Amino acid sequence: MGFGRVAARRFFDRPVLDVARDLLGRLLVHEVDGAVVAVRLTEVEAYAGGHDPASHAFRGPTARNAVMFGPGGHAYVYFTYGMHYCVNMVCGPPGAASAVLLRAGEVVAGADVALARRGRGPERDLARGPARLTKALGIDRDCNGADVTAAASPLRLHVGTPVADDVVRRGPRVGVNAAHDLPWRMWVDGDPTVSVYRRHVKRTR
DNA sequence: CGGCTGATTGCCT
DNA sequence: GGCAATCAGCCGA
Repeated sequence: MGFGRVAARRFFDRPVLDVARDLLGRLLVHEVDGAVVAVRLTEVEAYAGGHDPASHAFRGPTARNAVMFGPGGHAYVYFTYGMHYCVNMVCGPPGAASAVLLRAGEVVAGADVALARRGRGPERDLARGPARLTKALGIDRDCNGADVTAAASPLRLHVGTPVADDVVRRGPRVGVNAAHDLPWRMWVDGDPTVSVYRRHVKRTR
């Protein structure tokens, strides 16, 4: 309501790199307890399931990554670093276990709610980074497995406005150790809500 | 901006 | 037991 139609199932039933590129400019909407926040996606990363050493699905199905092995168009939410949630869109045919990490976006509705959840500004940073994005949208474990193609789902992907080819930039994935040479991060060139690149850092103790 | 560190918990080897 | 698809705070250039 107010955000146009939701994406079709077949949108996600394609190669993960195609889906990743086409997710830019789309709207992720989360509606809970009457509060609505919408984010226009400006940065994503592709993870190619069983063939990708950086993917959570690389070593086969587990309790955590089970959703990745299911049909496309569902949200895969995981908890990391003891405090953060990140959200992916599962894509490809069932079993492919490929997914697109939603890294950043522009809050286009519900900025007041997003700001209250995040507890700090500025507005351009509300969803600038994968954990900030889930925080702003109020996404947590309850959203794992949500069907984002269902108009009645609290978490949905709306068609929005796709971006032109000449503004799509690509580079290595952020904070990833394995396969750091693959340019599978994609973002909208020049958009201030795109996160800053960080190399993977090995931690001591 | 680049670089480093602490925080904090679930998951997998 | 090791470490993670991160973030915030701080420092230096």
